[in-house]
Amino acid sequence: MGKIPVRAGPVNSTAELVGHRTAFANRRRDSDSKREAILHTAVKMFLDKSYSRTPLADVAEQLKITKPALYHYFRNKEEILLECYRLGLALIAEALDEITALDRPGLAKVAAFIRAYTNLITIDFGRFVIRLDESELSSGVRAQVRKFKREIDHRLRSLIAEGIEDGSIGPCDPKLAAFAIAGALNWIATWYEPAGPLTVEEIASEFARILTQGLAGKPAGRAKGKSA
Amino acid sequence: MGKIPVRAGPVNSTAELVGHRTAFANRRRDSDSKREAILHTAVKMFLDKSYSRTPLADVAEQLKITKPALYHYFRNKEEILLECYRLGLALIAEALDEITALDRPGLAKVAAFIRAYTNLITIDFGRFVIRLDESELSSGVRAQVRKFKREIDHRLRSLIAEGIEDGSIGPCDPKLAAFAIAGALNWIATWYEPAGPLTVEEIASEFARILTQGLAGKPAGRAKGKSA
Amino acid sequence: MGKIPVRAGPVNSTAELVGHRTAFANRRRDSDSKREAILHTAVKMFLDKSYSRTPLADVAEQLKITKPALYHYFRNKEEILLECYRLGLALIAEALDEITALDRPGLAKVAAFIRAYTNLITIDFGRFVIRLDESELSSGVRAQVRKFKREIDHRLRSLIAEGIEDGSIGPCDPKLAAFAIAGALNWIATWYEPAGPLTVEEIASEFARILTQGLAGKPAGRAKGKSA
Amino acid sequence: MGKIPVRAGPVNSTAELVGHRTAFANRRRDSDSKREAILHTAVKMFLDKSYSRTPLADVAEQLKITKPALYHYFRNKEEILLECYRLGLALIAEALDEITALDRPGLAKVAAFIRAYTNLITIDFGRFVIRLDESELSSGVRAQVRKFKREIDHRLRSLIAEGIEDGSIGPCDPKLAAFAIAGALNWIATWYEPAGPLTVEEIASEFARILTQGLAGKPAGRAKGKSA
DNA sequence: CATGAATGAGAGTTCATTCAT
DNA sequence: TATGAATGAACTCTCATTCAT
Repeated sequence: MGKIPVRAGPVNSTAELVGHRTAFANRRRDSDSKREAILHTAVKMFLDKSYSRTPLADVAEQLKITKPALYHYFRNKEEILLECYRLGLALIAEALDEITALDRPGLAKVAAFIRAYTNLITIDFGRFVIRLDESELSSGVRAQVRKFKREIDHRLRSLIAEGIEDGSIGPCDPKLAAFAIAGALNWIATWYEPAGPLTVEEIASEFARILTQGLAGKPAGRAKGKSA
Repeated sequence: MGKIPVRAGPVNSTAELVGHRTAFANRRRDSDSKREAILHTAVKMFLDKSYSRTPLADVAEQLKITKPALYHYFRNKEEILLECYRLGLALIAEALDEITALDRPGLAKVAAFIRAYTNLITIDFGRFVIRLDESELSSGVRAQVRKFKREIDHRLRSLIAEGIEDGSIGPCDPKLAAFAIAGALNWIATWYEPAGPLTVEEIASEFARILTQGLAGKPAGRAKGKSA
Repeated sequence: MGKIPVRAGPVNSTAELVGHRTAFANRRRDSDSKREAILHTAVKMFLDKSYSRTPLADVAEQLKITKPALYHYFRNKEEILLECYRLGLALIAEALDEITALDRPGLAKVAAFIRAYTNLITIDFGRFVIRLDESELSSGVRAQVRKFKREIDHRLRSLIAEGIEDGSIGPCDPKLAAFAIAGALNWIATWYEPAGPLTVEEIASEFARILTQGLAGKPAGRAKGKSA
Repeated sequence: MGKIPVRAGPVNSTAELVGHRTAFANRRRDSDSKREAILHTAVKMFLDKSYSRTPLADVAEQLKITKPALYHYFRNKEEILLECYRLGLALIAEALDEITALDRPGLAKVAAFIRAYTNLITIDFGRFVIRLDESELSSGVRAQVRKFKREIDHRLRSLIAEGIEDGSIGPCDPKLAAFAIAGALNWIATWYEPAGPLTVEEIASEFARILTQGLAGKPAGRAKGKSA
């Protein structure tokens, strides 16, 4: 218990995470696909009923396998959790990689990030990463998860810092700005409903606008207000 | 289980919630304070280890009472949860009430809300409301909690709509804007650490700025930049 | 626990039981009536939900008193049970006393008993005596209850033996005959519904006929007897 | 809770019950016999200490398994109860089937039923069916049990009605007659002791005689009595 | 007398996990 | 490789009973 040596040792960065995924692909296809099927089912159920309230028996039943069979693919319930987490994180990391590589001003990168990130919340694994509350984890895993999250966060901060440097973003605390953006985006995972009236695209656009330009009315209006 | 008739019938609005609190005060002090002590202890533990992972035995132990004694004050574990939730919600509702009453343009009200709300996350009950994930709840309570949350959300939307009308806020979808703001703020509950370098005030100020004015560096608008 | 010294020492016969009742009447009216109110409420609930499944809290609530108040009138939950039992038994004993005193042939007495007994099952206490299964009792009380029941049984047997002696009842094993009659009657408590189509009188008459004359159609015998 | 879908859907008639039993036999022997062992142990304990007062821990202990192991075979404590009930009921239904098929006058069939039924009370499951008081059941199961009982009852009534039609039974209310017989028989479960002086055969014979011919002395005797 | 509060001793049930086959 | 069975450890909740006030 407690310490869960996550497949081949601790993962220390999102880069490793992605690397992990390719190594993963070399496994026997059969076993591999079953593993993934388990994760897909599990993550859906975790999102619906929370990790703690989802018994492995239910996961097994839904997959039409037996409970101990799960233990062939995963050491623990927590390993399933962590693997879901990791898959979701890889998605986010990938998106960030692409954006970082763009040759555009910081603000545009941030806007691109907002769009990409918003898209991720439609995907179960992405949502899961965002919704998982640390308090649900045993202290062993908690540290790992926190590290993962911090990693993502720092990369967003870098984007913002870049923008401040190139002047596309006004002077601000990159840390707090990153938190604000991440928060607004993460919260989407809480209220978004696929069947709802808003498309992911619409949400992404509006959020990019609000977060980069703010709520405040047009300069004119503001100017007037100020002079008044 | 499922329906938990929460002290004196179901509460249908945040207004009622606040009213409830005063009725509360008329109770015998002794019993009252013990009830509150339970809630204070419980909410702390729920924040730390999550509701599901906090056995009532631990709560009782911390309070130095026996487990069944808890059942004198609450019907269920879930009623404890809901009561914590309600207390937290009352705080938020109160803040909103005050702000709504202000005689200021919508944007200023929103900024005030951001400040007030940010302050709430230092308080356990406030944090708890924000952090509680619906998936942890049984479907019976889930509906109630969702209603509470929606209530708060709609009031923030009204503030924004007000701002749009009076021109202090530029044209935008009040629903999405409210989500963006709520998200950014709620997320604070996730990363804020009392012992950390940032004071609540600092966070509040910077968030108010970012969310109302956006990230974009508008050198002109903000001064000469634009005309240049 | 276990041994329940039933008010003023063990009761050894139905005679004592009845005697007990009058002594009882000398008590302070107030206390007395409350005691009885408790028993009336309790017996109803025991009939409805069984003794084991009826918490004293429910009894208290229905009476609008507090739980510990019950302990002013009764030592135990089991004492309440036993007192209900005793009251019911007194009714039966009384009926038997009256019948025994009649100056009629045994068969007629048995028929009278059947009528009287049938009437008792409309009364909660009577029903309770009949329905109470020994297995619900702790071994301490079980012995007492068994003794009570045996007492009643033996008196019915005496009635039958009388009948055999005076020729009104054909030769049979009085013990088994008593069991058959008692069984048929007791079972009424199981299926009788006050709101049902059959009146207690109808049931009593038909039972008296069936049990004394049997089912067999004896056209000849009966016809002759009647015409004679 | 409440509704307990008992193995392969709800059973609606005693006929189905018997069918159920054969399907039952096709199961893997091992699991099957263990299931039965549990029921055998449980029913004995329920008879001895009543259902409510028999903790599953005691049942498990007697079987030398652990408490949760019981949950492999049964969903609930109540499912164990119901299964015991069902097994007992199947016995009764079987007996009734055989008797119904006989080519004899109604009175003879009733006598045969009395004999068969009396024999059933030596068997734990049979006794249990008879002794179980509805008040011990949760309302969910209560309805099912009541239906089962009614079924049996109606079949006995049919036998009596048959007898009335063919003249072997005198005119009477079949419903009440059935209740009288059932009651007398059921009561046996209450007082019968295997170690006692009476054999089941003796009881059966005497009951058949009393219930079909009544207590009343020979016609001659009666004639005399009346003329006197 | 009566009550609010507290408690000890379970009871039923759940569930992650292991093991023989 | 996969499964049925079993288990230990909890956990929530109940309830008869007592005690200070």
